[in-house]
Amino acid sequence: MDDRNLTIGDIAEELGVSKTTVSRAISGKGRIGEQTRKRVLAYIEEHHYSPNVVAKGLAQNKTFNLGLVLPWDYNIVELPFFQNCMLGISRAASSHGYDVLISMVTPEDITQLKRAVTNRKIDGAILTRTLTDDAPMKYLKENGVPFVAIGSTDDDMAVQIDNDHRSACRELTDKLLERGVKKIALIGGDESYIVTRSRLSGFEDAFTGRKEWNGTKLTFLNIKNSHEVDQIVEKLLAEQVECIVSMDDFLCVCVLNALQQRQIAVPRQIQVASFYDSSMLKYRIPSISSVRFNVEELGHRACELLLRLLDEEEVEKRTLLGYEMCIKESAK
Amino acid sequence: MDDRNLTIGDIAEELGVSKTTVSRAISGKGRIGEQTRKRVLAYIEEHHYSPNVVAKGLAQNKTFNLGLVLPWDYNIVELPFFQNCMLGISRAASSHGYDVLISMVTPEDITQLKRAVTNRKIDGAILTRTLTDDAPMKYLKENGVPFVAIGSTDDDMAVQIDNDHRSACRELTDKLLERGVKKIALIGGDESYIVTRSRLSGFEDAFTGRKEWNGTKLTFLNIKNSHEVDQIVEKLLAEQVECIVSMDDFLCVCVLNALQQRQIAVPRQIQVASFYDSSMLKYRIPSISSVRFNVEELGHRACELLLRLLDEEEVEKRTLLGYEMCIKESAK
DNA sequence: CTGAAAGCGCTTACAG
DNA sequence: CTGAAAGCGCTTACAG
Repeated sequence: MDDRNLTIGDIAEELGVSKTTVSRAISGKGRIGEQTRKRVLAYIEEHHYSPNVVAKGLAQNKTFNLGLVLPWDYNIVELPFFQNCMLGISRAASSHGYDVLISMVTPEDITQLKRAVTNRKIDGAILTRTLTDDAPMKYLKENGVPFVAIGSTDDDMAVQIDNDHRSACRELTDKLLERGVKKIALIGGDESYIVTRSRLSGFEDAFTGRKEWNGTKLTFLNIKNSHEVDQIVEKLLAEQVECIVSMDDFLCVCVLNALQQRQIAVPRQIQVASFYDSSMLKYRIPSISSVRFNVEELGHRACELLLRLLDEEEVEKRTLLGYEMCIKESAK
Repeated sequence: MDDRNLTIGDIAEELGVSKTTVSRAISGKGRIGEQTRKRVLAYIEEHHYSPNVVAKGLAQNKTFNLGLVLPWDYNIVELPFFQNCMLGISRAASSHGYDVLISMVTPEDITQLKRAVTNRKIDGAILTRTLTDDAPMKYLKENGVPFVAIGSTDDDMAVQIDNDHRSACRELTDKLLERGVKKIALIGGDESYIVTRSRLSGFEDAFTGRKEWNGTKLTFLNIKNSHEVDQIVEKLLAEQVECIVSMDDFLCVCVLNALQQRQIAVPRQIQVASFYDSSMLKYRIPSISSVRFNVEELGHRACELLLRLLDEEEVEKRTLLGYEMCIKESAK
C-alpha cells in the first residue's frame, strides 16, 4: 500500500548489503552471488518494492516513454483507426515496460511533439499517419529521435510499416471487374495522404493486367465534403455507372446518403464498396463490401519495431501487413 | 539542434555563477539579482537551453505526467467520445507543461494503470468513464493518487465533471412530448454505466411534471446488440409507438437499420431521436435529432480540475456542463 | 562476488 | 543577493 516509497537504499540497509548489490539483483546485470540475489529478490517480493522508473531513467538517460503522434486536424480524430492503433501500441509498449505519451499534432502545429522531445520525455516516437512532406517526421529526423511511421513514405531511411493498401485495392477492384462491372468509379480524399495514392495505384493495377477490359473507369480525388460527393454521385448516375468505390468510410457514407435521397437501391441499381471498414459502416444495411485491416496488430507491430530500434537492433526498413477482403451485400 | 544536452551546470560554468543561481533564474523562485537573472535568461534563450524535466521531476518528486485512463472493452474504444476528450485533455495539459500518458483498462484488467502508478510515472489521473463500482477509481483512491472522473459517481469525495445528461434528456423528452407524442419508447445500454442511469432519470423527469399526460412510455435497458434492438423494434411497431429514443448512437443506428429493413419511413411513420451525436450518425439522412455535448471542452475542464488538485487548491467536487439540443429531421 | 563513490540533471534548505 | 552541499533514487565504472 505505502510501500511505494521504499527505495533501493532502504532495502540495502535492511539487508546489510550495498545499494550496488540491490541494484544488481534487480537488474540482473553484473556478477552477484546466487544467495544474495535470492535474499534481495525475496525481500523485494515481500515488501512489494517497485523501482522508481524515473530515477532509473535519469541514470540511464532513458525515459521508458514512447511518443505517440496523433493527428487532430479536421475530423480525423474521430476515425476509429487511431484508437485501435493506440490500443495495439499501448499493449505492446506495456508488455515491454514502456509507457505511451501522446502528442496531438496538425500539419501546421507540432508544438506538442516538440515539447515532448525538448523536455526529454520520450525515447522514440510512432507516427500514426504519413503525409507527403511530413512535418513531424522531418522534426524527428532533424533531432535524431528514433521513430517508426505507420503508413508509407518515400523516405527510404525511415522505418515504416503499413498494410498493403495497394494490393488490397487491386484485389477488391479485381473482384468487381471479374463480376463483369463495366462502368466503375473511384472516389478518394486528400492526395497529400500517401495512403490515398497507394489505394489509387492499387485501383489502377487492376486494369493494367486486363487488356481485354473495355469498360469505363472514372476517378475523383481530393473530395472534401458530402456536398461534393453528392454532386459526383449525381453525375455518376447520369452516366449509368454500375459501381462506386470509396476510398474511405466517410466518403462511402456520403455516397450511400446521396443514393438514398434519390431512392436508388443498393446493390440492385448500383453497387457500392469501401476501402476501409469502420464503425461508421459497421451496422449499415445493406452491409458494405470493403477491405478490412487489423489495425490493432498494425499498432502492435509498429511498437515492437520501435522498441527494437531503441535496442539498437537492425530493423527492416519496410514492413507490409496483409488485409482481409470482406465481400458483403452492397457489391458482390 | 544539439543544444539538447546542455545542462544547468554548463550554463553555470559558462557564466561564472553557481548552478543554484541558474536554477533560480529559470524557476523564478528564491531571491536573485535582476542583472544576473537577465544574463542567465539571455544565455538560455540564445543557446536554446531547455531543462530536463525528468531530472527536475526527480528532485521535486513530480513527473509532470497525467495519466489518462481509457477503456478498451468491447467496442467502446471506437467511440469518438474518447478521442475528443483526449484532445481537450491533451491541450489543457500541454498548456500547463504537463504531458499525457495513456493507460488502457477494462473493468477486469487495470494492469496498465497499476504500472503507471507503481512506476511513479504520473502525478494524477483522469478517468474517462465511470461505472458503478469502478475498479480504476477504487485503485486510485486506495493508493492516494489524485484524480478526476469524467462522468458521475455516487462517491461524494471524488472530484467529478460531467455534462448534465439528466437535464439534457429531460429537455429532449419534453420537446417530444410537447409535440404531442403519445407513445414513446426508450432504448438504453448497460446499466452499470452511470450515464445510462442519468439519462434514464432525465427521461422520467419529463413525465413527472406532466400529470395531464396520459400516453404510454416503454423502457428497455441493458440492450447489447443489434439483434436485440431488432426484436424490440418489431415489438414497438406492433404497438404503434410514435417515437423511439435511443440512449446512444450505436443503438440509434440499430434502430434505423431495423426500420429501414421493414421499409418504415422516418419521421413520417415513426420518429427517432438519440441522446448522443457522433460521427456514426453525422451524415445520416434524415438527420437525427439528438443532444450534443462539447466533449473537447469537457476534457479540457477535467484536466484543469486535476491540475488545480495537484496544486493543492480547493476544487469543487462536482461540475456540470451544459449541452445543446439538436432538433433535426428525424423527430421534431 | 561485493562495495564506495561518482554521476544522471535538477532543487532547496542552510549559511553567508 | 549568491553559493556549497546534500539530496531526489537509481546505475555503473573502478577497485578490491
